[in-house]
Amino acid sequence: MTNEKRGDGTVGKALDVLSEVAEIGSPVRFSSLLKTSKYPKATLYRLLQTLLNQDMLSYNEEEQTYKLGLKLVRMAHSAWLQSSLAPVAVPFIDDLSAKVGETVHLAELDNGQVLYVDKRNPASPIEMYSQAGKVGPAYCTGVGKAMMAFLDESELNKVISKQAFHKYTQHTITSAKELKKELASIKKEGIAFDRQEHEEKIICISSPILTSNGKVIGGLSITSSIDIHSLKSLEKFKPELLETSELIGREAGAWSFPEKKY
Amino acid sequence: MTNEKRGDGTVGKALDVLSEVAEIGSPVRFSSLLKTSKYPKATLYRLLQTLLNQDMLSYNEEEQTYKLGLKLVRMAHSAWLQSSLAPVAVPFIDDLSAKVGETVHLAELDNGQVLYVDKRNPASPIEMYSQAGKVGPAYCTGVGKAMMAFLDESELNKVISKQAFHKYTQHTITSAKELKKELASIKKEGIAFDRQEHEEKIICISSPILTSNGKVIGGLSITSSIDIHSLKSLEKFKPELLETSELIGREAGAWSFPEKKY
DNA sequence: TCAAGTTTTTCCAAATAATGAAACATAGTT
DNA sequence: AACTATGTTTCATTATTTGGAAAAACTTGA
Repeated sequence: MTNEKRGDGTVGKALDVLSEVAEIGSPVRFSSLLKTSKYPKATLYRLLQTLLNQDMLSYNEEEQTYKLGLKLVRMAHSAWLQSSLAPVAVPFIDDLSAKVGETVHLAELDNGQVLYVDKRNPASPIEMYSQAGKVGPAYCTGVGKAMMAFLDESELNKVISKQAFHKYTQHTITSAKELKKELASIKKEGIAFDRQEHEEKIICISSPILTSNGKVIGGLSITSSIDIHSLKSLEKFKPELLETSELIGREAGAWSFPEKKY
Repeated sequence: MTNEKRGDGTVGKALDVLSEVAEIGSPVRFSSLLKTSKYPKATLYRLLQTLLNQDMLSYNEEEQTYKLGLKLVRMAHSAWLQSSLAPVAVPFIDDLSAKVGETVHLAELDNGQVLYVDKRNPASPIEMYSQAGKVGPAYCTGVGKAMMAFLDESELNKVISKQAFHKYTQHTITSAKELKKELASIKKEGIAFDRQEHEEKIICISSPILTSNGKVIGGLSITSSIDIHSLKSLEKFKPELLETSELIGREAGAWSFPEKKY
């Protein structure tokens, strides 16, 4: 599971260790890391010290545990601001979520996965496990399918090859063949549905965000629960959803950073 | 301005370059980076390639520009989840913002600065430049002053020495002496106010989040605008603010990760 | 308190990777 | 075609990283 990118020298190794800490998900001790790490004791030790020194990790003296550092949170904020999609989309998804009164997600396709880059909750949020920075599967989420449907052949194949096709619910699509059929129909309709494919009771309507020349740069969705909405009633939001995607796409495509200081 | 941490070998240099890209804030070309970088051409080039290869940076072929990569956004999400404060606080700040109908911020003190780790907007948000991951000054924000007021002497001095005392508005405190006086009164009252010290028209009431043994682990604030609230009317939220801080502090202090797999 | 067990930290000669000046490549201009 | 500004590669030299082993530092239990 751990990053196996060839080479990249010491930097690669350090980031590798960082990923290991991230994957474990909770504070870890040195000895625990050592067990799963491919690096020998002294090497691992030094890499951890370096990362600590750089604030990429933080260390709890009492428990002798390492966890990811706040530097990452700072940097991610910068990364988010540098994105050509997320910052531009803010006012549009504010509007959309206010207008429809449901949760709105903005996502990008990253390494075959859906990466949520923003989320807007209306007054009465439904409980859901998602947040900016969270990744999710592409083959069984609305935004994932919406984005895939508008990729060109070769990109699509790359992305499909990365799908796990794990059966999250009884509605989950579990084969590339089924998925391709679904994608074809999504492309025709212009929107995708999530029919409780990822989480029980959670449904959504979603559309891709395209630049003027048709390149997929993101996905937008309106999410709800079957306790509140049916697919039919969600579909009523289609015009607003498409209009917002259109506006974001146009803005993000046109947008270039103020005063390029090349 | 650039990170000058001694040593840390290649890893330090690579993270240094990453920070440079972050600080510039918009996509940068190689030649532009080279001008400000302390590394020679070939070295800088290789560091960039490594970071690119590791998805810490992304590259725009057309414009030949580098920017921060989505890997950072993913990692920050993991970092956030590993924090002992932010994830624990979620339900409490949900409640608080719903109850008071104003914007709520959750922050930590990081390297003498305020780092916002969560934010909750009520139905009618006021326009404000803040977000999770954003950093702000400590000496002129409510959360900053609330946290500083409860530090012990030696920690406080370290933090104060890092303050810039830039005069953002006519109400900004601009000396350590003034600040210390303010902090003493904050400690007595248990809450801090932001009297438009950082942004014109923006005011807030804030309290520290303490563990059971009195250690500062964060700050919580209710923010509004003078168009809606006076300091007096914000102060009415004091009981709710203090109660929420108390609850978060207790929970975060007690909390340890489920099933430690040391 | 002491000794055995466990975990973390340091050492150092050998192995490896990083360095950077300069040469090369590519695209854009006059 | 020559010139210019950027970006990329080379290669002998130099500096860093490596990892086994040993030393500290903690923990535990009698």
